[in-house]
Amino acid sequence: MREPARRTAPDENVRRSRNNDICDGFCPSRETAPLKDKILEVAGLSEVFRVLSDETRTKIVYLLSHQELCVCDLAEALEMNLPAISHHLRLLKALRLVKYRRSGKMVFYSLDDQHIVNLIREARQHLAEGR
Amino acid sequence: MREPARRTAPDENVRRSRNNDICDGFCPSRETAPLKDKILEVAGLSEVFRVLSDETRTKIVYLLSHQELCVCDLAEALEMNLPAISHHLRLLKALRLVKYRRSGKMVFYSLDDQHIVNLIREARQHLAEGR
DNA sequence: ATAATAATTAAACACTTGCTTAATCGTTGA
DNA sequence: TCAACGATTAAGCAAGTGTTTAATTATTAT
Repeated sequence: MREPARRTAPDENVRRSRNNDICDGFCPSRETAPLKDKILEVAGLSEVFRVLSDETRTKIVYLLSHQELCVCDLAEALEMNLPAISHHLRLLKALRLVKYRRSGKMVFYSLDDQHIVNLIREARQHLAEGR
Repeated sequence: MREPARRTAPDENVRRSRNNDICDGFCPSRETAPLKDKILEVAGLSEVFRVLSDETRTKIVYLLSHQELCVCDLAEALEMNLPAISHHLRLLKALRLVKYRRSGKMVFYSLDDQHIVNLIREARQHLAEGR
C-alpha cells in the first residue's frame, strides 16, 4: 500500500514496540489478543465501501439497479462528461459490479451484483431515520 | 467541495450544455429527466459509505460494536499509534457514530449507532458469497 | 505544585483520487 | 476508404486523505 511519511530514519531502539507512544504496557483495559481475532473478520471489507464512497458511483450503481443504461445516458443524467463517467465505470467493471454489452456505437451497462443494492437500501434507511 | 482542475477558462460557447462532448443531443436512449429524479433518492448517501471506506475505521466500528474500548485498547489491537486512532475517532464522533465517556485518564468509546452495524453485516455477506 | 500518563491537536507530507483536456479506439454508414 | 460519433485511454493536476512526529491538554498521584 503506502509507505508512511517518515522524516527520521526508523531507530533501533524502537524494536521493543512499533508504537513507542502506546501506553507503557499496563494501560489496555483488557487482553487485546481476542480483539485482533475479531479484526480479521472485517479484513478487506472497506474495499466494498470504498466503491460506494464516491457520490458519482453511488448514483451510477443506483441508476443501473433499475435499468440498463448507456454511457451517454449516464453522462446526461449525472451532468458529467463521458471520460469522467467512463472512468468510474471502469472501476465498477474491475470490481465486477457492472457488466456491459455493446450495441453499435453505444455501450450499455447494467448491474452485475444485486447484493450491492442491499447496501444502498440499508444506508438509505440509516439516513431516513434521522440522526 | 472541490473545484475541478481547469486549465482553460470556461468558454461562453459552452453555455448550451456544460458537457460539450456529450452525444450531440440525440444519443440518450431515453428521457433522462426521470433519471435525475431517481438520483435525488441517493443524494448524500456516499457520506455514509465514506466513513467505512477506510480499513482502520471499519475495524474500529466493528470492535466497538461488541464492546466499549479505550483509545489505548484500540491502538494496541490495531497496532497503530494513539494520534492515528484519535484522528479516526474524532471523525466517527463528528458523524455521531460513536460516543465516549471519560474515566480517569482514559477515554472509553462505544458505538452510538447500531444501524451502521447492519451495513457491515450486509457487506460481510456480500464478500462471503464470493464475487 | 510537579511529575506522569492517556488523549488530543497541529503541522507536515507522501500518497490517492477524481476531473479535465487531448488523443485514440471501435463501429457505422456514405 | 473515409468521415462521424460514442466510448475509452492517457497525462496532468488540484484537492483530499491518512499517518507521522511534536506539542499540548486533561487527569491522577506524589
